[in-house]
Amino acid sequence: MLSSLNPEQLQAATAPFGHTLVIASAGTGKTSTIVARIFHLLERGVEPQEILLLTFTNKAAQEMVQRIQSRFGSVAKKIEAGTFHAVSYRWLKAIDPKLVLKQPKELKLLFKSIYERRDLSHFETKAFAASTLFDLYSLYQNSQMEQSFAEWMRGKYPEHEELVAIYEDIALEFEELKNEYGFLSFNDLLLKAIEYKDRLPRFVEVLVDEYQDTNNLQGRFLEALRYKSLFCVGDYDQSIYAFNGANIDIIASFRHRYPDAKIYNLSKNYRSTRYILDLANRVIANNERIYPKKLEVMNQKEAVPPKLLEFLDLYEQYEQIARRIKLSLTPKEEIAVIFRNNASADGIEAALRQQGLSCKRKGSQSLFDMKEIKALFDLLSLLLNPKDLLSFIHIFEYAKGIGANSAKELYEALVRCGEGDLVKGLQEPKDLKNPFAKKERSYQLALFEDSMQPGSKSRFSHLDIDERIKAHPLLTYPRMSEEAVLFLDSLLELQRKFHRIKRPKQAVEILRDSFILNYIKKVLAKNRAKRKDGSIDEEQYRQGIERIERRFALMGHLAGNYEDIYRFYNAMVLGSSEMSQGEGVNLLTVHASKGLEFKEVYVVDLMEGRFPNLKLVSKGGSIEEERRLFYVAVTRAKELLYLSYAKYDRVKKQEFLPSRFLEEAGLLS
DNA sequence: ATTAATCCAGTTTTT
DNA sequence: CTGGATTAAT
Repeated sequence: MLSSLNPEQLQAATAPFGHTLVIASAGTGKTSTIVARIFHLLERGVEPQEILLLTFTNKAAQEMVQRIQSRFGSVAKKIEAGTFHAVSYRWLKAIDPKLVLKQPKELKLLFKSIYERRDLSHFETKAFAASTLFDLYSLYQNSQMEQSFAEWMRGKYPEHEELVAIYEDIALEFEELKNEYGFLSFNDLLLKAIEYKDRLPRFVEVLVDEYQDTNNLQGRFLEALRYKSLFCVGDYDQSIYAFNGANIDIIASFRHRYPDAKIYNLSKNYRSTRYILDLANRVIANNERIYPKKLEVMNQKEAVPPKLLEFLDLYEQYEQIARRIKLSLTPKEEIAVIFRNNASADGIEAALRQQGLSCKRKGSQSLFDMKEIKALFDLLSLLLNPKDLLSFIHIFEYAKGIGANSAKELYEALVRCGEGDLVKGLQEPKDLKNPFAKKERSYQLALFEDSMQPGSKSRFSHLDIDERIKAHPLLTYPRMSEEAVLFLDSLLELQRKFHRIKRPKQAVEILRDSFILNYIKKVLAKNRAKRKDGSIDEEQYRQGIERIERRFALMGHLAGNYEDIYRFYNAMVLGSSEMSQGEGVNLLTVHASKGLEFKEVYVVDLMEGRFPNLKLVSKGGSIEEERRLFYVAVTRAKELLYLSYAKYDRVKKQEFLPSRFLEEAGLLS
């Protein structure tokens, strides 16, 4: 293993304990060096569980562990490896098995509901939209350690001075509400770990891959760990996560922060041909250099210069590239199409399909964005964490006549019946006369008061439901519908069954068979089978039902890989976007392509505005970061590189100029 | 006041 | 294709 390294790599891999930084440009054998380093540690008698490997994707971690395993056997599995978040979550689970992660999208919704209760309209400065403010808050958490949110905002947006106090108040309430509902965000995962730092395991060495993309929160997380030795690997020119708070100073100040630091440089590129590297370097040279960089080309294969592909129309571009890929002799798995914005993916996928080619796409519009899967996990989440108001609302919104508002009132009434406990509120409700809160708006018209007269429980006496539900105080809710009653009954049954459930697979099966999910299944299938005139295409409907059932079955299958139900749920939240599906040609955003390599690469939609994405640049991004993105994209290629752009988008009637990076690459003459 | 239906705009990158 | 805004209906 160690003998296959070049002298530079070997030196780095066998560095003494302490603080080590390896500057590894694209294609210089970074992964091999990390693997060799771990190998070296194991050989020197370090226990695998004393090694922590932090990567940017779980896939990268798995790959490295696999490589060690193939040479060192199954002890490699004992190495603690994964993303910052995945690893942190594993530790927190040992401390509190019941913690529940929530998707950013869900939390954004919660944040928005808090935001909307305030009036931000009468200020001179136009307030940030809820969604923007949420993103800013997340960025703040990722990038700050000392300042309060208000101070940070004030510094960043002085013109919002008059609003800053409100912003902070919203954030504060957001934190309270998360706490009340038992929600954790991705950031909370790291923040909690820092909080519990004394209870985390100790390590001999911590290895950090993609160190240039570390943000301040991750930096703090690293500082909270207890270890003897720190081994970081990174490359300034591949820092592409500034939007997530990645702080280039962390890598730049390494030497300064650790006076004993040893710095190694890997300068021999094995991946790409001379032409590809020359092009990449020509472009990246337009960025200010932190370090001089001279890459030595080791790939002496007979090379083909990168080729510029120009098209008149956007879709012609996709079609022609699909054709080219079809004719290419390169195995399809060794080909990647790389783009700046996800929006490009659909067009390319369609064009490939037209040529009869399959493709592999990561996450994005995946399984986990489907309403039925969301419903499944909302229901699961509600059963695991009865405090989860949001999931309750999402589920009950499917019941006819119930919207977000009624769902919330039902939830609150239910909790009142259970004296603070939702489960009890369903199973042994206190027989409250009126579990629904009085509205302060009662000074309004009598007409309105009338409509809020309680309904009678006997309205639902014909339904075949549990006696407890029949007598439940909630049935007096004026807007209560039959569907909602059946939902309550189904929820009660699920709660009872869930008591005895351990296996995630069994849980998914029980959920799948519940009235609630079957009802939702029908609603969704019906919606999808609707034609323009409102009628339902029976064949479509049948297929819709089938598709949904297949997806439920797939989740059941996935659940079979997990022992513990919380673990299953959280793994799905944590890793849902990392799963890729299909096979064949790889379709990737630049961000997703990081760390990967392909024989043949097409970088598409290289138009001014799209790549570089100027909208982002104007919103606080930087052209330098866009240039680094270009650098990352082209250095994925080993042998063949195609850069393409189109002059016109027929659909949007938009003209394009070629990307400035093509100019900088010397491809436009 | 709330829900359901309908129409219109717009679409960043990730754990 | 989804989220937002607008409007009709209970």
